Amino acid sequence: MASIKDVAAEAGVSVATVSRALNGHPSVSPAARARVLAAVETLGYRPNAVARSLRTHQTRTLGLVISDVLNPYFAELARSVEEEARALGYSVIIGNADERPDLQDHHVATLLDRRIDGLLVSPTDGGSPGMLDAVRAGTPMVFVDRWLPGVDVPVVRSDGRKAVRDLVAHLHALGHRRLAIIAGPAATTTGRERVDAFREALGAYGLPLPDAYIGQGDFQAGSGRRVTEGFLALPEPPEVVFAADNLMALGALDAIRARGLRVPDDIALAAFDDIRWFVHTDPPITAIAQSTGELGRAAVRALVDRIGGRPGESVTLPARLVPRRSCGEPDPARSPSPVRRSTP
Amino acid sequence: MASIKDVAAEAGVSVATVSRALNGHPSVSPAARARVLAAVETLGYRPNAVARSLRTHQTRTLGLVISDVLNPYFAELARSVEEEARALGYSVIIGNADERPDLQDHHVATLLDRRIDGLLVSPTDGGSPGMLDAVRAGTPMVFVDRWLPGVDVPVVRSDGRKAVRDLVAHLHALGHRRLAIIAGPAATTTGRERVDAFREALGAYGLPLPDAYIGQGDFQAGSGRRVTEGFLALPEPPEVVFAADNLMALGALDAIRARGLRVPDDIALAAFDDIRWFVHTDPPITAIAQSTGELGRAAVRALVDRIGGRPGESVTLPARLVPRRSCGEPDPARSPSPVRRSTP
DNA sequence: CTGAAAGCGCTTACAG
DNA sequence: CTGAAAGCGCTTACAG
Repeated sequence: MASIKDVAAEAGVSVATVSRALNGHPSVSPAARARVLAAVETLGYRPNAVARSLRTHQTRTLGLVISDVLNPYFAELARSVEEEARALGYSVIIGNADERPDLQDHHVATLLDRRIDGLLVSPTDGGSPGMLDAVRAGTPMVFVDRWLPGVDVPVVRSDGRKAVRDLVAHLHALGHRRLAIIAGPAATTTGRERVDAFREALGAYGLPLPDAYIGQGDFQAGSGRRVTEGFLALPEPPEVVFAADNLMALGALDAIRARGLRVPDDIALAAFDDIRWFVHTDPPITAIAQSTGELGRAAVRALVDRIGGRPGESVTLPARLVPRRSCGEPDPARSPSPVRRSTP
Repeated sequence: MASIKDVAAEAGVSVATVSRALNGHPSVSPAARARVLAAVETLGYRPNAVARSLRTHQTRTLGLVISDVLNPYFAELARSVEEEARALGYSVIIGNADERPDLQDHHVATLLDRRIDGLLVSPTDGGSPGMLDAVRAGTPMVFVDRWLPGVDVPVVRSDGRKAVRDLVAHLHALGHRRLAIIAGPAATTTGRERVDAFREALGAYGLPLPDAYIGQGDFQAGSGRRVTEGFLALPEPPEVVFAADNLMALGALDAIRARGLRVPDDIALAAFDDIRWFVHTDPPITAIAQSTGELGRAAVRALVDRIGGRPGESVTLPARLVPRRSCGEPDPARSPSPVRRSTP
């Protein structure tokens, strides 16, 4: 592979001039520039980004540590992050933490070793040691979706509080009174907040959220299944199950189906995070949608600001309720009949 | 950030000894090794991978260029690739080509500039110029899922021929005779092969595949919708639509629903690629499943072989039919009634 | 077993 | 406008 030396020889100039010509430095004569460009062309020269990075102390690479690319929510987040990063001249390396602090640390360490310019993370837990070290070391960082309270890093996330209130209002209007939630890990902010918001919203209607109606999940389908089985085995099962993410909703659907029950007739289901398949599930699933793409883009912008020495803006975007048929409401597209209530 | 020099000073040895100690070189005295390790510990030293890469000419990084991470099939592929790569000591940088040759070239170029050790690609089209250059330049490469005929690169992929025959047998047994396909781009091998396999399987039953029943899609949902609308507007619409990937099946479902029709009563639907949501769609969708995880792992192994100077094994894995209710078969889990035929 | 030195491929003051 | 030279942080023959 041709190096800058080869180009210099071919063009009859020094490597310094080649470097300047290629980097748009003003003080290069048109003649020299032309010769360099011609040499680059004939040799098919591509600058070695590794060497450049070593010299300039920047890699133009961002790290993104998320918990699960198989989760459509994170896949969409990753995609928008990559798009915005590319638009700003950065590449991104994605690390899949799989909700495991040790894996999260592995990725953070690897990314830091590779000297990425900045780190976007959706922390898996209360903050793995390596991640906290990275913050302390002054690595430009921003939290996206999930964050660590008390850590001085900009956070870009959704606030689902209002949407959860809307959801509970919707459920209450449909006559539901016994509402349960499949929560995410308590160590994650999204795990805690969604339960808190749900409890608070229920409180406004004088409804309790008993411990038996709070199932501990891990944002994966398997836990949604197990928790839902537990709910269904209760002497007084809930009328509604609210899954704190889309994968746990999938697991809940599995469990409900395995029991031979039907949604929403036997039990209603709602989910945090909307995905396109929810339109076509049986029945279509009521969900709380985030502006995922905008979240990813805002996070990249904040991170690039930090890298450039600017403050980096924290952003909170509202989520919104998308009511469908899984809680008992009729599908307006199919049957213009009045709202069916599961309680008379 | 501490460098190897700092460690050497702290340990009272030369940088050469630090390097040897850290890289497990045999000829380092236990005493020196201990002092180095202690210094590393107190300084929190982490070797600079950029500098190491420049020196050793290897980055221990693999590039993966796929067309769409939002497609659950590719998300799963990406995940298994990352897992196997990590197990072998590599990181992976993913490039999303979005089915655009220009973006594919952008990613290939960026990856090459970063001097990745090898490239895994699922080519978007007949081979963008940059990709062909990379092959010519001798970059270790393997094709996964899609490949370029006539290019001497190992390919790791599924063979869906048998599964497509099984699908057609299934459809034929259910009484369907007018079968249509939403094809992927003709420039991709998977785009072509699935149509060929389908046509061939139909031929075995003496069934034609008229041009009107071949819709040109691009593996994205929107095209599945448009093609299906076209099918439904035909004087004699097909009885079955077979989508060559899961996203086009989603689009087909949208179009069918928008028309107020029902699956499978009004029209049957099947898809290439199985995803977990297909179990819960209305109705559950008959699909052809690939061994995606095994594909990703085999691809990484082949690539690492190439990087190591070994040949790199091409692998072809069989796909399999997963019959569900979307083509008219009753759901055995729900109703043990006899097969309902759409044609008497 | 150890260290001094060269060199990987760039960029960038510095001097002219 | 241009080139010689230093240096980024490592690894690795080479000599001892």
